Amino acid sequence: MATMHDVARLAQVSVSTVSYVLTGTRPISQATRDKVHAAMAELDYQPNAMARGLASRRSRIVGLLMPMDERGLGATETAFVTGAAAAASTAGYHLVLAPVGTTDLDDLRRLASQRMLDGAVLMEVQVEDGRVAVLQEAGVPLVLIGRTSDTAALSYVDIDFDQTVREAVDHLVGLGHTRIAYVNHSEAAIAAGYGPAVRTRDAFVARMAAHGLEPLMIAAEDSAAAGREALDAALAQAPDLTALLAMNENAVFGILGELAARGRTVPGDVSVVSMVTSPQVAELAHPALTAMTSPGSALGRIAVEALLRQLDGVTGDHHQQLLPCALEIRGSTGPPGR
Amino acid sequence: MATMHDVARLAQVSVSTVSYVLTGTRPISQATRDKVHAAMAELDYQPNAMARGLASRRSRIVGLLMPMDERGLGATETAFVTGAAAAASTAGYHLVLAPVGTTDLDDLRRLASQRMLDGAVLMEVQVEDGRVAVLQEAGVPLVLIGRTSDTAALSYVDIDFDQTVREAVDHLVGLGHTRIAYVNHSEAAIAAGYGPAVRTRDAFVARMAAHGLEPLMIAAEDSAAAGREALDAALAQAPDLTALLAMNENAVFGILGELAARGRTVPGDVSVVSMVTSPQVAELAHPALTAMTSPGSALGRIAVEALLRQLDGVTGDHHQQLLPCALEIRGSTGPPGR
DNA sequence: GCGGATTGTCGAAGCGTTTCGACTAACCGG
DNA sequence: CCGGTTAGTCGAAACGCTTCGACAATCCGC
Repeated sequence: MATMHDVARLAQVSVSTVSYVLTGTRPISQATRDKVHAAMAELDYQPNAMARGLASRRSRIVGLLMPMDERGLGATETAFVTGAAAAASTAGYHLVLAPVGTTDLDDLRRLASQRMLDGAVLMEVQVEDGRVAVLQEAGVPLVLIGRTSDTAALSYVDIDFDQTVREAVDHLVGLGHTRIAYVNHSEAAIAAGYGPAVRTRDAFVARMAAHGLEPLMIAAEDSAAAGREALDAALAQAPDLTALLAMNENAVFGILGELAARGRTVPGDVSVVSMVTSPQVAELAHPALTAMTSPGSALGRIAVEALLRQLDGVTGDHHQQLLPCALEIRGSTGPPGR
Repeated sequence: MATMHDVARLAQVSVSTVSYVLTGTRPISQATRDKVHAAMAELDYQPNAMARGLASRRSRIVGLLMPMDERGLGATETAFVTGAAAAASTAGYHLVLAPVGTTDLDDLRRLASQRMLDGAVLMEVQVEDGRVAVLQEAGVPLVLIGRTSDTAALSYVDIDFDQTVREAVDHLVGLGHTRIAYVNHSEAAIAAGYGPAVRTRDAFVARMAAHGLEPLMIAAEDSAAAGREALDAALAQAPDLTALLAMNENAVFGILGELAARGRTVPGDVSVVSMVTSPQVAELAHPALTAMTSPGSALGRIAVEALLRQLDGVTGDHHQQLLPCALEIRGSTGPPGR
């Protein structure tokens, strides 16, 4: 491996000059720059990332922090990851995937103090999330995907759940539905303060009230089986139900299966809207699901871009942005039955 | 941030002694070790990852290389990623996600020469994969998830497609099916030499021949719509079809939808086996899919563990391992109809 | 009780960059 | 033509660790 010394020697300049050519920190004459570039090309020179990181105190690595406690990632979360990875890579940064749960705060403290991360993106943020304080204390710039309750001094990108729920409810109400149930994430998720679960609950209650309708919410684990149970529960509480909103990608399929098993057609008897869903997943169902399409990889990309701007930024202010999900009408919604 | 100097001063030993306490490279008396540990605790000392990496020429970072050209990751690939991340994290390594396609070999060369990666795990390996040579030339140890045609000097973990296809075919034949079609990945994937597509094709042809049956393979893009078309094509070529094997997670759902639309029941009229599928996804379908369950996160974990062993290993030899998918019988297969 | 191994510690030399201060030469406005 | 910028370059000092060679002290078999 060639080092900067080798390049400097071959180009007959000093090491610092080579460094300036590379970083552009100081002006260098065109002639010198050409000599240096020629030498670098000849030696097939690549700067050593560790040395650079040590001297400049910038690793050009950002972390993507996500809890791994749960049952793997859904399609939406996977899209965050790929979006973030692509954005980092484009900007010449590296993305390390750090599986650090909301409870392993000591692990996180260790990671943050190693000075390996220039910054971090937090996924699966909870309304009260201890990771935020840990990173701030360690002086690691951060951007959230999601948000905590107090966002005053934070950068975040999140889905606009208010707007998303509003559009979904309005779509159903517009079709003429009045008995609408919402199948949310699990009780555990809600209790833990998982943002999407808490915010959609509140938004649902609010929007139904605005229409003068009674809100019915059912919590369900992330599985098809739980979806079936959720449907049972919903029908028990509201036998005259004609529409369902579901946050829970996996549960939706259980709901559809159970509806079919009970001889209820979709959308003839019951309309279904899937919230925060990727088009691919929506297409898997039969009929294809009317869904609020999540801005998946865009969220990941925007989060990383905001972080990088913050890193080499004069900017004192914070990036705070909400993205709505787009309503895509497919085959699972229609006017209420007969 | 406290440095090793601070620790050494406080503990009244030399810097090198602190280093030896940390790395265990040389014996240190219990008394000294205690002093040093006390000092580290008091100062809240964390070693600087960059400095350590520079001095030791080991970054403790491994790369997970995956092409991003395609339509995001499926559930199976996501499981590789999470398995790998967990394994790396457990071993005190970091995992960087590098979206480097099979065609950006120059990007890869650059990445590999930066000395940031101690080793790499390659995902989505093609039968002829240029990335392997690039990494080998750069002297970066690597482990494949998948394998190339010539595996002589390589470490890899892969799914045992032969065995998986055999079990799936035998399951259907055992139920009494004789007209069986295989819905593979796309023509493009096959042409590009994508391992799973190529190997299952060959295995299917071979196993059908062993049973004295005629193999019928249809290629389909990874989408529900393509699955519908694939079913059309299959029925056109073999109207008396009673069973389908599908490699293509997304296409399976299209196939099920189209079967329902044509009034054919599953498994009454047609049995369906989904290959290399996660249980969660299999449960989404109605009826739940009989599937060959992919060893998802285990593959990622094993790959990383093999890589790390290779890194601090005397071992000259290579880790080569095939994992079969387990047949899990659910509701989508049964004896051929009436 | 002797030679050789082992244990425990230290100082110093890297590792390959960035960055700071200093210096020269050219340039510019008055 | 003089003082003050600016452009262009250099040498050396970090950056925070690992590792090598050296050395003293202790141990062990015989």
